[in-house]
Amino acid sequence: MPELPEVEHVRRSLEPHLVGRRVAGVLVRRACVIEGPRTPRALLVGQRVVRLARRGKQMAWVGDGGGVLVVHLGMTGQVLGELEGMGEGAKPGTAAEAPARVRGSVAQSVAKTYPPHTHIVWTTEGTGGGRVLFRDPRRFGGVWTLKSVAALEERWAGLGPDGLDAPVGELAAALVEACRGSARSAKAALLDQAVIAGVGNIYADEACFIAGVRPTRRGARLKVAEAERLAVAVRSVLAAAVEAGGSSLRDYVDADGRAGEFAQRHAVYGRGGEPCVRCGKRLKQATVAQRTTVWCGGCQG
DNA sequence: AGGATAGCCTGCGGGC
DNA sequence: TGCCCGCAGGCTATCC
Repeated sequence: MPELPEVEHVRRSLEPHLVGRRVAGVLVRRACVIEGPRTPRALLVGQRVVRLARRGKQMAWVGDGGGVLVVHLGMTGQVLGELEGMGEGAKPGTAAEAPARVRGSVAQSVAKTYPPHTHIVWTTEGTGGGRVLFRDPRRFGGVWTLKSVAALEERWAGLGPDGLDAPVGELAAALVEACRGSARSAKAALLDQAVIAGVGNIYADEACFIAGVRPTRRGARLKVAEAERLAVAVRSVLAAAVEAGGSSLRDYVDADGRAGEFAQRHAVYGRGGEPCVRCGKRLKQATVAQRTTVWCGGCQG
């Protein structure tokens, strides 16, 4: 499932090939995934992409005509670039399923065939006839069309500091502030995008483990030192996952067909009942903040 | 008011 | 073997 590292991975692989390119056309195959105006113009047709930005799990395409597209991948969303200059192995993907059928050369992209659940297809100007696909089987994700960069800033003002890019001190301060007098658990605060943007279920559990904080811990009882350890842990676990090309479920395969390296390094996520990598005790599993949660009763106090 | 919950949606794996 | 059910979970609307 895409979390911040997967989105950043996609953004980085798309950026050098999409920025500077003009959008030639768009095909909307399922309009309900779009919020806001759905006209070609609103979908950046005729505009040159000048920037690919990211805040938390959201990615934004900024056009030179002032238009902005916000792409959110939700649980199962993918942005697949088939652009000039992108090698066979360079296409971004956040596949939770085998990517074999979504791979294809740029030449193949001329054919109007799409992987299942492809909702939007952008074509780009140029001799290569490149295109970018948005697909999302479960449709928890979507695309928002905004009128201006100001509207994007307004939208992103509702998000907390970015878990990867913001200074660790800012993350810690945001956590302390969000937990002050709050009845909710440390994990619930970590999952709140308005507190820290980009932490999902996987990295919330991993960060709690690294910081030695029990996910069930009431936020109000968190010591400042613990909030600081959580902030450092969030940053380090996200940075490591980005470095490894993102992680996902056990069957995660990136666009090169390689299994995500980071998936093998989850210390707690998906390992309920298995021995703790640090102390060997049986990892506990329960529902915390409405999410499956795994932690070590020995290492996380 | 703030925190908990339901619902959205499809693929897949376990169990019968 | 095949089918069915439950689970996976980010986010919003609604409930308490």
